[in-house]
Amino acid sequence: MKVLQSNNEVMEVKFEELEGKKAFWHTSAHVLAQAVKRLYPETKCAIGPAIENGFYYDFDFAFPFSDEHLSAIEEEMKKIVKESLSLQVSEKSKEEAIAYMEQANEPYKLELIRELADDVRISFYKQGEYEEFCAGPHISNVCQIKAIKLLSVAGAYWRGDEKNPMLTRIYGISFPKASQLEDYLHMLEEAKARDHRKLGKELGIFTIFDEGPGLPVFLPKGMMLKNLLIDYWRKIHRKECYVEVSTPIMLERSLWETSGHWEHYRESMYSLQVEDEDYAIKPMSCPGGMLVYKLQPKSYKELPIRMAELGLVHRNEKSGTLHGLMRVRSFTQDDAHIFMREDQVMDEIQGVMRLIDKVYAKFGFSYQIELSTRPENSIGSDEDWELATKALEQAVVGLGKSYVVNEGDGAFYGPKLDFHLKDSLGRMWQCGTIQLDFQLPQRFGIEYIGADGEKHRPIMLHRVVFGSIERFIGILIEHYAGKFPAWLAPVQVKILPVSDKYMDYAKKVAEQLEDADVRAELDLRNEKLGYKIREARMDKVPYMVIVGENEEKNGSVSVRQRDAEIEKQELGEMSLKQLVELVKK
RNA sequence: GCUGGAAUAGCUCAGUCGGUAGAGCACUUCACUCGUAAUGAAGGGGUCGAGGGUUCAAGUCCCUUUUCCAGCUCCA
Repeated sequence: MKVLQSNNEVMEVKFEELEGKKAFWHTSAHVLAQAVKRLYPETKCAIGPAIENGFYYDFDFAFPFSDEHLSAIEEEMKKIVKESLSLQVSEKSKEEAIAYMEQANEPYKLELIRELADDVRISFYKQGEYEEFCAGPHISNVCQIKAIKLLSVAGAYWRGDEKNPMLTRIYGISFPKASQLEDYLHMLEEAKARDHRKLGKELGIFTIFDEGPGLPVFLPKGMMLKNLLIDYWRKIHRKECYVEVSTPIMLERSLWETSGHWEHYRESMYSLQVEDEDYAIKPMSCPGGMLVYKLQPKSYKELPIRMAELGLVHRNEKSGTLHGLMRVRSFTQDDAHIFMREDQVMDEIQGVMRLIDKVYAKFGFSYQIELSTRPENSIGSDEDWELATKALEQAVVGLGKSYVVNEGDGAFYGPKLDFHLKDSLGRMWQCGTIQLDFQLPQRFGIEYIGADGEKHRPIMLHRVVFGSIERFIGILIEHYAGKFPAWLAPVQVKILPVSDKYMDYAKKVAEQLEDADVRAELDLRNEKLGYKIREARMDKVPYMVIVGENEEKNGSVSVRQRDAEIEKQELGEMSLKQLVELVKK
């Protein structure tokens, strides 16, 4: 594939390479704009970059946009591709570029050009009658774009600012071969089939009532899953010497004033009145934790104190941001606050990192670490920020992990490390986080008595591993496509009698499994075996146990795996003891 | 919150030009007593998200509203 650079050089790049894709999709975006200008010349063009998967272009249409327009544009794009227009690059001075865009009546382009330095040479790419300023690179001829599909239309603010007008963003994807487009669309379908909202409903894990948008409801299977996760969480935290507390779901306004939340986040907090006093439902658990710390004077010998809390928090997220279990208004944070001396900071950060690593590895997740640094309106001294940021950085480097810096994205009270996991559509979700906090210890005046007999201020960190248990469950559903490993499966074994003649034996098996702490469910319905197997498979139960004449006679069970066809592992007949071992493996 | 789209039985969906609301699955009952992905028959089930309007007549057209979906913005 030939790629045209802004200096007019032509390079050979493969589509499969990142640079190749970028050029290819960027050119596709230009073709999109060209098609739009041909069909609707009065439309104003904003920007149109290549993205991770495909491209988009933002337009200001003079009319309400509909699906018919979308298919018309796609058709026009295909025509343009057939015209085999080659791309040419030229340069203009800033004045020339301004004059060009004024003449073309493109106010958004004009705004972008006006912000460039006065002496720059601006490169313009041209294909046929369509020309726009662009840093490039682009593919050398539009004929290479053999397969195009416009995927969706959405609103997007000009320059991402909600005060600006909203433009119409058209998303598309394109490939050099038709088969690649087919594969891609197929992959999208597959991803859709894993959507936790769909599976969560089908598997009876959770629902959200119309009466409570963003407030998830755990159904029996989901509650089992949640409790299993919590059991695991408690076990590993006890091992790491965490203690657990539980603070109230709502507390008086004065507390939130002390913590700073009333001032900073009142809009997003649910508040209510109790006997003429203002209360707020907690958006996070730390202030309660601070009060717990303060109950008794602390010695330096007691530190670090690792105080965990599974806190149910409520935040008034904007309606348009809600998304299944991933973004909700009510969720359980697997929170912990670590109070420590300065000399303990590195060990504690790394301890939490190891814990997070261990937990994510258990589920088979790969993750990305982001280091978020000081934001604009933050509090605290420069020295504190530098020290804390360095500490986080050194902790990551010390453990040999890589990270990306998220400049200015820290909390207003301190820098943080965020741990991101991918959902089935490749969208990244923040799960774990480690945040250093200078503000709360100071605001609440917490201290400890040092070896010198003097009062010292402890350093504090907030951390979560799952992040939000709700979100984590959402990601788990997509990650496993609903096929949870046996230890997490709400139902581990489904017992299927061949006919109701064997009900009594099936019940006996169920009792024995129950005694062995295996989560078993009995299908007592008067249906054929094939039918029951089909249902158990759709419920994604890891093991099916078939009992009939032979099994009853031998006191055994016949075991079938969830994916018997795929895994080609005939488990066959075995004793109950062997089954219990298999499930607990 | 913003832009665009959607809402019909428990679920998945059909419903043409405005003219008596449909299918499959699920559910109930009956028969069958079954060996590794759907046995057959019968039956029940709806204020077409809600409110208003136009019309002789509205699931269908218009307005308002709620919820959901895609994206944007936001995410302490």
